[in-house]
Parts: sequence; structure tokens; C-alpha cells
Amino acid sequence: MPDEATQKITTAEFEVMNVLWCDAPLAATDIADRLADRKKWSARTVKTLLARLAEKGVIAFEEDGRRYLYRPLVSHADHAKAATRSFVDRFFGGRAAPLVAHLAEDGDLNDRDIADLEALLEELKNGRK
Amino acid sequence: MPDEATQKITTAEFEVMNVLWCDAPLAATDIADRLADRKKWSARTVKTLLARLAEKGVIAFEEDGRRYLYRPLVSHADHAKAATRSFVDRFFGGRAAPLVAHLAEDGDLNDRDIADLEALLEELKNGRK
DNA sequence: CGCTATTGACTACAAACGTAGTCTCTTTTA
DNA sequence: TAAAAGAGACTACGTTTGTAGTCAATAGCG
Repeated sequence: MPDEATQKITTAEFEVMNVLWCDAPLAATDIADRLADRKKWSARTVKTLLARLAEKGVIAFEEDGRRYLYRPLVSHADHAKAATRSFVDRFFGGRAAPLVAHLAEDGDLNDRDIADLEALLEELKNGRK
Repeated sequence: MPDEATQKITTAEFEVMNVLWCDAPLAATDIADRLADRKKWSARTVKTLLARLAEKGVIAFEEDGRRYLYRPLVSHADHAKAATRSFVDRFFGGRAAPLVAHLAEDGDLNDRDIADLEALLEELKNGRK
């Protein structure tokens, strides 16, 4: 089962993880550069976040000359899965349907979403019987 | 559109909101009592959380003799909706299907969930055309 | 070959959070 | 009527989070 730590990525840390999920391993500076457009963080801030992520065990780093290269230990999929689980548990008693209903009510589902969901359900029903 | 504040309910505060969403208005003591089984918080803690929620504008209180009766200003549905939106935006680029796919992959959807989702999709398709 | 720029290590610091304690007033009860 | 029990107001305090600054080593540049 996924480690507890998976849950504990904060929003700021998540931004860093997003970069690493796109491309890894990367040096701290590279990560800061790739974040530069979205966030106006100093490189220090990024370093701090990397240190905290490493401390939490969700990323690893290896030496590369006199700098470190960072790499995620938790996949995006695993993290999304764990986060989804706890979100759905918390807000919808673990049931997915009410969640989708909420999205639907707000008109947040377009035709493509609906089509995707239909396809997904088809698949599920087949896999199940 | 829902207030920004809607997002800002913390996990501890959320427990308090859950009580108020079930039954309101309630006095602080009543809320503490109803939380007693799940959380072993002192009544003080509950009071603090109520004060913070009031400060954030997500609950209101009215005097009732020498105590206050608290009542949510944000409905459970609104909060769930806002939270769902930001969750789905954050993790799945705003698309619901990948979210459901994650739940499905983990076997977190049972037959009833699937049936519910199917019904929901039927409804959506009808409402849409 | 000394200076500047880069990198990691350590430190900082305010706001938000979780979790309460104390103080004071008032109402109920013995 | 004095004491106890409960209500709100204000205060507290360690931790986490967001957002960095400083210091020391190193390494390339002029």
C-alpha cells in the first residue's frame, strides 16, 4: 500500500513535484527555472521545498558533481490515487457517484467528459463479469 | 459564485462543520458533545474552531440567552462542490473522467457505484440534448 | 591565482493550524 | 447566599507551511 507520506505533499511542494513528474532527474536550479513562469519563488524557496520533500521520502537525490539531481519516489499516478481516495472518503463517504453528480450539477462536465465516463463504465462492466 | 472562503476550511474545522451540516443551529456545547465520540477535543478546542469559522464567515451565530447558537452560512453541497472543483482542477486538469478512472483502477467502485454512475450519465445525456 | 558565481547546509520568521489554558461573569443549586 | 458550573473573551504555544536569508565550500573566470 502507498506510504502515508503520499498524502502529505503540500500545495507548494506539489508544484515542485509536478515539475519532477514531467521530467526527472533534475537539479534544483533546473526545477526553479521551470517553475519561474508560474511561481515567483526564489531558488532558495525551491531548495527548501526539495529538502522537505526529501525528508518526507517522496523524492530522492543523487550526487552529480557538486550538485544534486532530484527524482520522484512517488509516481504522479500513485499520489493522485491516494489523494483521490482520501478526498472522496472525506467528502462523499467514499462514493464516487455523488462526486460526479456535483461536477455535473455545476455543468462542469462537457460532452467529452461524458463520453469518456461512458466508455470507462463500459470497460468496468466488462472487466467485472 | 461561492466565496473564496469556502475553500479555506481546515480539516479540524471541517469536523465542526459536519456537525452543523447535520443539525443547526447548535450551541458550542452541543457541538462539542456530538464530536465527543469521534474526536477527543476539549470544549475549548471546539470553541476556538467555531471562532475561526465565524471569522472566516462560513458560520454565523445568534445570541440565545447567554450563549450563542451557531449555524452554517455555507451549505455542505456548496462546500463539496467548491472543494471538488479545486481538487479536480489540481489533480486532473479539471477533467472528471481520469478521476473516476483512478477510483476504478483501485477497485474502489462497487456495483452500486457503477450503477449510480450509469444512471447519472443517462440523466446528463437527456438533460443535455 | 584571487574573485565572483554557484551549490549545498543551516537558519529565520511570520501566518495558519491543532489543541488548549485562564479570566471573568452569570446562572443555577445546595 | 455562597459556591459550583457553564458561557464567552482573550491568550498561549508547539508545529507546519510558505517564503526566504546567510554561510561556507568549490569551481570556473579573468
